[in-house]
Amino acid sequence: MTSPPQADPSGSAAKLVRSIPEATVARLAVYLRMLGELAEQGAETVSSEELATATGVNSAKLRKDLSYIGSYGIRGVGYEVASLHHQIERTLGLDRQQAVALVGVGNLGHALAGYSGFGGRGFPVAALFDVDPDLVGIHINGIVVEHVRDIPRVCAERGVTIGMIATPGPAAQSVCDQLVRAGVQCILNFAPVVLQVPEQVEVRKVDLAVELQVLAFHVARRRAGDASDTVVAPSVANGVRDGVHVTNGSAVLPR
Amino acid sequence: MTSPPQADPSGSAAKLVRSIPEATVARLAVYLRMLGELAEQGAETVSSEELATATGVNSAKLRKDLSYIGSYGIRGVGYEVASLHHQIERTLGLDRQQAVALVGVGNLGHALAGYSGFGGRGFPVAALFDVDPDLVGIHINGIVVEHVRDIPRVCAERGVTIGMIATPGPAAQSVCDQLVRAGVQCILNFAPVVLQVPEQVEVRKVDLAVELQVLAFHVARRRAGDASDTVVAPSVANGVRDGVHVTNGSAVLPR
DNA sequence: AGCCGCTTGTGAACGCACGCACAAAGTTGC
DNA sequence: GCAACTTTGTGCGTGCGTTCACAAGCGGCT
Repeated sequence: MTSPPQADPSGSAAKLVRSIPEATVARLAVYLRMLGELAEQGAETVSSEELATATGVNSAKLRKDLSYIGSYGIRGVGYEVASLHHQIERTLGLDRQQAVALVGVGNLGHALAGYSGFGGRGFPVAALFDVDPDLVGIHINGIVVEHVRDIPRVCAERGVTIGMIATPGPAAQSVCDQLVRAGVQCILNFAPVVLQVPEQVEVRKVDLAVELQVLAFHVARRRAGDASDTVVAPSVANGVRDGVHVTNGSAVLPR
Repeated sequence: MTSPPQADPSGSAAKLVRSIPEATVARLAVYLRMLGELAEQGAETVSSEELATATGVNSAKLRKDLSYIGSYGIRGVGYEVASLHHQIERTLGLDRQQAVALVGVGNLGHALAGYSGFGGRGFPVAALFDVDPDLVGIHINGIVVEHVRDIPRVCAERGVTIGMIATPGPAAQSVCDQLVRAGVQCILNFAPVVLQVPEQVEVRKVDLAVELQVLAFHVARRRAGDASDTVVAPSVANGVRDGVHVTNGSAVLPR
């Protein structure tokens, strides 16, 4: 906000990180990916307009988002792709690798373990856990599945900072407690339960069933208001752009 | 938008559905699940306070959410579990099954196809598609994988209303176009791209890499502001409740 | 060097959503 | 039947997030 003008010192992105809205952080990640693609295509600079269109946001919003991390644009020109990429990376803390532990190697967990989108983006899956004796011991993508009871030891050994929970609902809370005890700071929860964690631990929830149910609602609404003008409140997340309707996702959830 | 008041024509949940905030819709799905569990446990009624605590929201917010779908509570008592469950189900359009088509049976897609959370909640996966000749023809959970080129025909035959895209990024847009042509009304997109769709089609995006990057940001912030007072803006989605810190998920995305 | 056009960065207004707090309404006990 | 208690439903204030619109700044052209 009222950040005093300053050249970046050295190490961490400390001062700059003050007070970035959560919604902005999420979008920064999207910009980052697009910047990576642009860099591959050999682009030197992008204007806010171009980057905004490519990522599906309003250009003013994009500029405001970027303003939270500093003034790295050149007026009359745009943003230097490589430089901006680097700045966002630094802000999001992606300049160092974050080891991820995944608990629950069932259906979804197995897929997540093999998902290349993680390791390729600075989140190597460093540990896998399950309780099923048939699963403990097998290898997935070169990583052996350990028993849940070893979470504290293994996580400590491998410097895990982020946990992902892909267990059935009933097991999630106890697994979560284990992860917290192991010093994990952030948890991505795929289980359909509300996790109780100490204040300093961040939980983020992805609920696939909820996503579908929200879509089902829209189908129903459409059917109901078929020939009528009954319309749901547009809400912040919707919008029409270039004749293109893109309701953004929001895995959303309570609280 | 400015929909004139109107009595519901036939059976559908038309007038109740007028103008429910998107955020509320997502939470209704969460309430619904908890109500299901409560019903299994034999509960007859719940108070807003109980249901709110169980789902991790503020009780006032919960009551306001429920007020959007009507007044089904009993003052001094609470809500009748079965009745409320039914009302929410109706509002979300879950009283009829929605056939889902899944395109992309790779890592993630395969898991989604086998995910019991869908079929069990009124979203039977009715069709699977891929372009890989090695995958076309195989069976997953009793469903044969068809070629992407047959999307229009198969979707029409099986009455698919919702599409899920779990392909690599580059393939997503063309697959999306196919689904739209097949009459799919809503799309859940797991591919890391912004889809362009006609206005009447709803897109919801789930981006796992973004989720992790948001978490990484929180780890970095924590490390940076270790002994300082550097704090991120709490944002609407965070909160402390009973000494429990639960930042909600938000698969979020642009727009 | 000076002007022109383009793009950034941001002040200000708007709108949604959240949460408080209370009135309305129903229930239980006497 | 009345009083006290419980719980819903909601009007209102507040804060965050989005959007508009414009001044400030930079590069290129003459």
